[in-house]
Amino acid sequence: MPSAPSAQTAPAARNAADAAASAETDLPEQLRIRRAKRARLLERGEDPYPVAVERTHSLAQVRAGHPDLDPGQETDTVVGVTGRVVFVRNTGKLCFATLQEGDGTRLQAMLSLAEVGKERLDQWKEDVDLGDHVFIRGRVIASKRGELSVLADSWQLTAKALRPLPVLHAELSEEARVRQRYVDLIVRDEARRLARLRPQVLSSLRRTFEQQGFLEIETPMLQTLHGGAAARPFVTHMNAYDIDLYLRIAPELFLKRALVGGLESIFEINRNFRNEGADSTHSPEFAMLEAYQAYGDYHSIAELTKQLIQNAALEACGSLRVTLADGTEYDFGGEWEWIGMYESLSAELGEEITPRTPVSRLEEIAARLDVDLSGVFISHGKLVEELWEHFYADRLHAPTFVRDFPLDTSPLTRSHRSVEGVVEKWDLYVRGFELATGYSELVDPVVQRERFLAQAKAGKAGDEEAMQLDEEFLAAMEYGMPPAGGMGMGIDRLLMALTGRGIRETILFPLVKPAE
RNA sequence: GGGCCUCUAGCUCAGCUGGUAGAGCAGCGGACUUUUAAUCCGCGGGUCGUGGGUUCGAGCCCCACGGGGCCCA
Repeated sequence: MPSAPSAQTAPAARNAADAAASAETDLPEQLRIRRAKRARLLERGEDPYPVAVERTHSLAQVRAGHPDLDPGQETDTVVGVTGRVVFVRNTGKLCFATLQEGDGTRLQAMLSLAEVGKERLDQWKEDVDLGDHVFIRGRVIASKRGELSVLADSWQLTAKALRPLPVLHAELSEEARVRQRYVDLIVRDEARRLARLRPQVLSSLRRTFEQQGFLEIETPMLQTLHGGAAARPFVTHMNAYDIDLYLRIAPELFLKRALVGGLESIFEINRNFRNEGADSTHSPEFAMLEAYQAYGDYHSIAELTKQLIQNAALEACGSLRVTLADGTEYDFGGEWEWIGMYESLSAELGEEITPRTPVSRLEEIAARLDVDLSGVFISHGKLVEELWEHFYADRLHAPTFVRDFPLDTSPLTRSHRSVEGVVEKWDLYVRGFELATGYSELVDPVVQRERFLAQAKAGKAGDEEAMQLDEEFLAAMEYGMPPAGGMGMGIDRLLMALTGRGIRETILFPLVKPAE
């Protein structure tokens, strides 16, 4: 015989219930009030979250359909519209509300005693708060002041907001913007613009590739070896095979396998992960574009890169001259300059630097210039690049291709066709940061193996960014990879270049440290 | 990693030389049938990032820690 339910609640359960109850009663006043309003709606049989409403028009469609009503003019057009309430102006028997839809389009709703009756008007005033989603059915009219409006004959809550909207007249703090992007998107026009700019840029890139006959392919993000770039990876674990896997730092080695297989013009736009710092130009996960073109080289791929960027500026921003966040203009048009890495460094130093300049000499120069080499693995190539960056990195404002890099830091790149000791690689600098990089790809599997072995040696000597030897990739190359040009470009960087915004503004939900 | 700035009401912020916590918007109650961030009258709302210390007394001074931003590396 089952025992009667105990009058005594178990202490643990009671404590949990108390905690939940007190969490609820400890809520800030405004949150409690909105919960009470929700309960009130339910009590009188009104669903604060109905499954569907008879929406006939977007707010934008109502606006587009009635471009020039005269003040006070009424139409017989009945529409059903929805929106979030962002302003309310209630008078005794006539209420105004400004509704906003996702892209920021606003339209006024009017509720009058004459149309909806005393009960529904009072309920509107009592139960509808800023931030609520509502449905309004009624005729399209213009108010006496000429504001295009929907004059309600009925209304319904479509989603009760339990938290108040921030004020729409002050900027959200930087932190709140990234931690609560959904709120940022509701209250800030620029946030909405950026969120839409990114997909416009992406579709422009894809359009340019499509016009040139490229295929978009996807390659693994979980990899057993990490390669294709100099960076520290994230490690994760796969239970089924009981092996550690790396989140990819670059898709390169798989895209090249695809080239071997005969996919001749290919690109991928997807996420890379690098286990390094996070600041206003770096995010641990970032969207990357890579493209490979069989029978291309670093010249043809530079031309492609320029077209990708110029088309994106034209199609997403409307002009090759884009307006940046600080109000200045930036010009992606015209010819883009080329400078040689060794030549420009030599000019700056007043001393000829070549691929044969010994490491000891480069170290002397670095010491004289007070270039900090802590954390830098010492090699000819790294020193040349460090010294070059010391002079140039943040001063190349107009789009500039920096060409012909040291061999030992570019293990996947073909040696220069006529200059000994350098590789056919360029970096594209825009407004002082590296936007894209391009190569004549190394396709000789024997040379590639030698380069990997040199990397392994550097790795053993302490270079944390050294690439691992990838036998499966080498095996693929041994089947024959056509000569090719390749390029990579950070999508977030491109957005930064087009807008002048920080990386955290170009990413909808950037990684933020937990608050506690 | 180093330096500087910052964290106060739902939001954005002020808070003097250490002396019982303020504004605007938002909220609550009331008035108002053409408002536009509506207006007018009235009223509530706080673990001052967290922990320690100094002091008769700390939002403010000191120390540690945490979050965010900027600059440097």
